[in-house]
Amino acid sequence: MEHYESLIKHLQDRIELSEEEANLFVSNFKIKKIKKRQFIVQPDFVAKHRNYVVEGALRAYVVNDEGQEHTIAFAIEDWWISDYNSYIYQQPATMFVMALEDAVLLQIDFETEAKLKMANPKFETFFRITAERTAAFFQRRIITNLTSSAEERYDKFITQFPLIANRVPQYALASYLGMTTEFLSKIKNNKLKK
Amino acid sequence: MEHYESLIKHLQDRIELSEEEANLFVSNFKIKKIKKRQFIVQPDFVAKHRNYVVEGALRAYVVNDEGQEHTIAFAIEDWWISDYNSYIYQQPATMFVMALEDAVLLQIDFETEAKLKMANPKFETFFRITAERTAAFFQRRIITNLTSSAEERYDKFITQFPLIANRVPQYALASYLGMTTEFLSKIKNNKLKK
DNA sequence: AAATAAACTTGAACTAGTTCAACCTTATTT
DNA sequence: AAATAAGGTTGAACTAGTTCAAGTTTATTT
Repeated sequence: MEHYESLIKHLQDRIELSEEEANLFVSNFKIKKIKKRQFIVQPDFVAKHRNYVVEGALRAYVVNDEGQEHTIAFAIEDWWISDYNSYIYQQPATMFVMALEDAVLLQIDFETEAKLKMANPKFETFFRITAERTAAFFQRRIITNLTSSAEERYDKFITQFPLIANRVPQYALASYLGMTTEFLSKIKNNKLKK
Repeated sequence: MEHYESLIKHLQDRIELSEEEANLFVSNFKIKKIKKRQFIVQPDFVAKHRNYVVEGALRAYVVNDEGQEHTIAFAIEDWWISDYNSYIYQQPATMFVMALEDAVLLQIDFETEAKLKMANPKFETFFRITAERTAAFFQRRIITNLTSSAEERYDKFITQFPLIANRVPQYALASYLGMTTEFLSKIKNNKLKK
């Protein structure tokens, strides 16, 4: 059960559980291996799963009317990813979620998750903590986006997420940070000259 | 117990509860009346409460190094407000939360909330649902900010939150939408001419 | 190993949104 | 009722970041 170890650790870092409880929890997740450029979520289809990344890197993005891609989220090892709105409300997705590298995921579907939460209040607590931290994380991103220039947003990102910054394509990072690829290229180049 | 009625309804809209359970839940909240321009959260102090708005309007904002204010959240009747990061991690706040009008709040403090969640798994479920919807709401805001122009952001806001748009000062709305007061003034004026 | 596709860079012209300053209007306080 | 503070408007000059187009580098496929 090698793939489940990191999820068990993730769980135990957040709530106190017996070994049996932890094993019951993870037994509800299925291993999913995907190849680079493969999609696990697409617009108009309901995102059926919450995905835990065991290995690899993924990207969630939306495409607007003019065809521009905007990165909403990245996920690497020990992160969760899905179309959040689609999953929690079980409504059609607006995002693509695509593998940036070959990846190994642990997937749970909406109904199974609901049963887990009913079966043991500790599991409900786990998902509550997860949702709270997700909300707090999103709010910090909103604040950064409102208060910082393009260069400051880039600087903050590389100090906060150095492992992600060096692993994803520049155009994906630029659109996550709310700027064009060209402008990010210029920011990086200016730094080298200084 | 007139002030508690709206919170009871809010609760029952989200989870199924007996009358006694609902009463127990709300009995842990204290009524707090505040005057216009009064603060309930300030930078460097821990946000001790989660605040439910019974009546009135509030605004959460940050002030950057140059003294510019950026609105992070509004709250009117039946909304929650606090410095989210400060409250859930019980760390010093970075925001101000101020009354835009005289207001009546129902406040619960962090420790009391923790006890409530332990006392009844349904209460844990309530806070989980609340956090999930908060995260989903924040993510929609991130998407809008990344994908829309200033005018489009304003248009979406007035269609989604007409009651808020007409009740808060323009400069506060402009900074929520990530633009200057002057530019929002011009957007509104352009519309009138059309 | 060559061919092709994907990702990144550079510069010049442009524009959406900002800044500043002065003025006007609407609330709030005395 | 007058005085003051807070909120909103307008225009002119500006700038941070975009767009477009062409070229270069790095991966991926055959």
